[in-house]
Amino acid sequence: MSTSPKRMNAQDRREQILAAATEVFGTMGFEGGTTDTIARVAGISQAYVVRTFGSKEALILAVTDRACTRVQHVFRAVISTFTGEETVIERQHRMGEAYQELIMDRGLLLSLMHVFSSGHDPVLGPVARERFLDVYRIVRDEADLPVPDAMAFMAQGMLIDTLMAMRLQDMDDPDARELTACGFGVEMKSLDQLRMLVGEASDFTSRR
Amino acid sequence: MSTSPKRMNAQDRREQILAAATEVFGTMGFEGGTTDTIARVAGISQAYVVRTFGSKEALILAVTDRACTRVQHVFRAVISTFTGEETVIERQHRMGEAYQELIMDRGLLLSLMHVFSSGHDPVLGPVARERFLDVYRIVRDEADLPVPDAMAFMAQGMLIDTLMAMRLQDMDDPDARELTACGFGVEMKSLDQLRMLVGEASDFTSRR
DNA sequence: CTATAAAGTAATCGGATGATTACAACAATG
DNA sequence: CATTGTTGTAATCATCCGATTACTTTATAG
Repeated sequence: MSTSPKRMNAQDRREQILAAATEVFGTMGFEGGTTDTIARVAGISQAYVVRTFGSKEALILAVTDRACTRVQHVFRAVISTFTGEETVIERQHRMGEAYQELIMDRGLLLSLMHVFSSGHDPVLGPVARERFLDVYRIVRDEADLPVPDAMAFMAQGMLIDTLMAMRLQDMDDPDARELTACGFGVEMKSLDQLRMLVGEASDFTSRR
Repeated sequence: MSTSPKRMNAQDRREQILAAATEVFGTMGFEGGTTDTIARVAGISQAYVVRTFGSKEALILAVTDRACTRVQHVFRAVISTFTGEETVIERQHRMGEAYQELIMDRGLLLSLMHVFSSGHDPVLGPVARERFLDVYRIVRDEADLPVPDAMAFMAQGMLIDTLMAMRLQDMDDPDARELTACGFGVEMKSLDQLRMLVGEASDFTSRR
């Protein structure tokens, strides 16, 4: 994990600590992950981890920001390759593929999920909500997905997050394999049905 | 939270501690939630919490088992009311409603999500996988949903879990309201498209 | 070469945490 | 009423964790 023979500039060291912290926090949670473990993964002293970010809480915030930013960058990178000729399915598929590749970084995936589970936290909560909404806006507005397709895309993303977090693909079970086959290329339910069902419940069919 | 004037039999006390632990673990995580906090929520001594379950790890396992069992019971309770005349949409809707009511217990929801994030844990991981798969089998086989609809149902459930965990509904934002409108009655993507897209990727169209 | 700032550590401290032990209060039973 | 088992607590312990401080090492500019 640590690839530092000796001295490093603060910028690189900061990124290295963030990568180590992402891995450790992912595995042990924000509370369970210790600055000492992070330090050992990064190959430096515990004191330096704390001093680089000021406090553990600041480190958690930095890890969160880095994780969310990486997700946004991945989606925008894919979207920037769109010609405008792609179908909705195609756009979903290409963004899904890229996202799945990103969360092969298990620490990142798990850290994201820890953030999702912190809606009640006075400092992490607002960050979680705003960042999640940002991603939704990106897939809806920048990838130009119709609202129901954007929602379905997010839902499928959350399912894949969960399956990956649980390591369901490691199971030797036909049902587990069936569920895991649920990649981003696999769509699930009808747009027409959505329009029909929503009606009174909300007004989002009229927007965009 | 604690409603114990005095003495209680071990059975009731156990359940009371489990409820308190579910709330505390939900909010602070399995690592961050302390036996002392759980004890104070339950209105008893820290020593008694530990002794009742033997160890903190055993308590975590008991909380996990209780949470998963409650989810299964809720689904089966709804399914037991089915006449066989309901449409797929109707069945999804009624199970979704019941599930959403269940996870109004925020501690339960968050504890479940912590379990999902523990796939790498040698003891919690297998439990998470087996219990999740159990739920999938219930909605597929016992509620008799076609595979793509069962998958879509699980996906929507994971999205709702995430939105609730983040407290997105607390936001004063039109996009947040749009996303939150994504209840279980709202379906998203086409079964036909799924059948078309899956083809080579898996063989589950032939099963059931 | 040397001054100086940046990069990094060892040592240590106060507070928290899970667990253990020894004991107290209470209910039920004969 | 005495005995006995269950319910429950106070006190304490070893360990761990984040933070701070004082110190060392290395790069680089003049």
